[in-house]
Amino acid sequence: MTAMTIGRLARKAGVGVETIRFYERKGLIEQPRRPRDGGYRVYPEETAHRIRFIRQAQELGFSLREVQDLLSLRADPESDSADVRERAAAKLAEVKRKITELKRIRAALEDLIAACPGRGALRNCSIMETLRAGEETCENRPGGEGLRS
Amino acid sequence: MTAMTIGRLARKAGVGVETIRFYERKGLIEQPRRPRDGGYRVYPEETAHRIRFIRQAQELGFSLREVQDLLSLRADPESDSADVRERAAAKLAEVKRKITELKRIRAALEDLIAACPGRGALRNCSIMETLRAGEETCENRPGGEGLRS
DNA sequence: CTTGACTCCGTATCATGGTACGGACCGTAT
DNA sequence: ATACGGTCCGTACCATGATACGGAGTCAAG
Repeated sequence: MTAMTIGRLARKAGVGVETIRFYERKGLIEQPRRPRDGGYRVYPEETAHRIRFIRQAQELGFSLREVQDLLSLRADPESDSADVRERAAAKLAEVKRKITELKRIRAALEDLIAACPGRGALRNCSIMETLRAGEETCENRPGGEGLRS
Repeated sequence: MTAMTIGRLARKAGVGVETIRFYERKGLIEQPRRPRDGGYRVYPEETAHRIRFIRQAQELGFSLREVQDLLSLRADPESDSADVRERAAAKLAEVKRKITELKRIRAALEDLIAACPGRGALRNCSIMETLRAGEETCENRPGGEGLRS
């Protein structure tokens, strides 16, 4: 049988085996019981989705603790409905804020791309200037780039 | 005079003094020359905006290296226009992807909130289930929550 | 002209989120 | 039945992004 062992799960979810164990230690995913006879653990298919969600949420700037908060949001008779609602609303506000900020950056990048190719007069020169919107031409200030250390 | 010293800058930008020095070491912000007579450094007002942008971009899931990439995007005669354009386009795609993913999460939270108050039959129970969209009712599986360690 | 807060600079320490390793055990294809 | 790869578990180590500390120098209010 091709049981869903940790290695297969890792490949399916696109992470390393050690990462899965790490998430288990942190309580982000549940560690399946080990068979009484002491064999290998078997994971439900669903876990792969859960892991992918964790990675995605991280890329969107949520810490593991915050991802945990998101994952713990569940509306069922066992939970305090009002509390879940409140926490969901708080996360929703946060998500909306992030969308707004990303849209500003998106607009700035679009402006920059538009300003870019025309090897003529350039109006908005850097991301910062484009974000501080609607200013005039900028002087060429060459700057040292390159991340140290 | 109330010159913009590092401490004032820190307060204005909402970070610690040490954080500013750290960003300087990493090359994310330029360290002003120290006066020839050996006094305190004075920062341009603009730096506060720059620091705020760095923090914002980080909250949106960009690493400091990626923030550096964003900040180095500038359209001017000194840069290779085609290269800047290309890098901006790549970042733009990334930003668009993030917006799309955040919108999915936003929709899931909205559904969850909608499903929540009606202490009656609940359809979508967790974020994960809401995201795996349009499924049927879920059984109540109580789960241990709480981030370990 | 002193005192107290701030700056400077180098180095040390910390939290988060992994990644690696080693020795024992398991499972299966040959 | 045995070899070889995967699992298990504990512990060690790593990179990133800060944050703290200590001693010397600076500034400015009283």
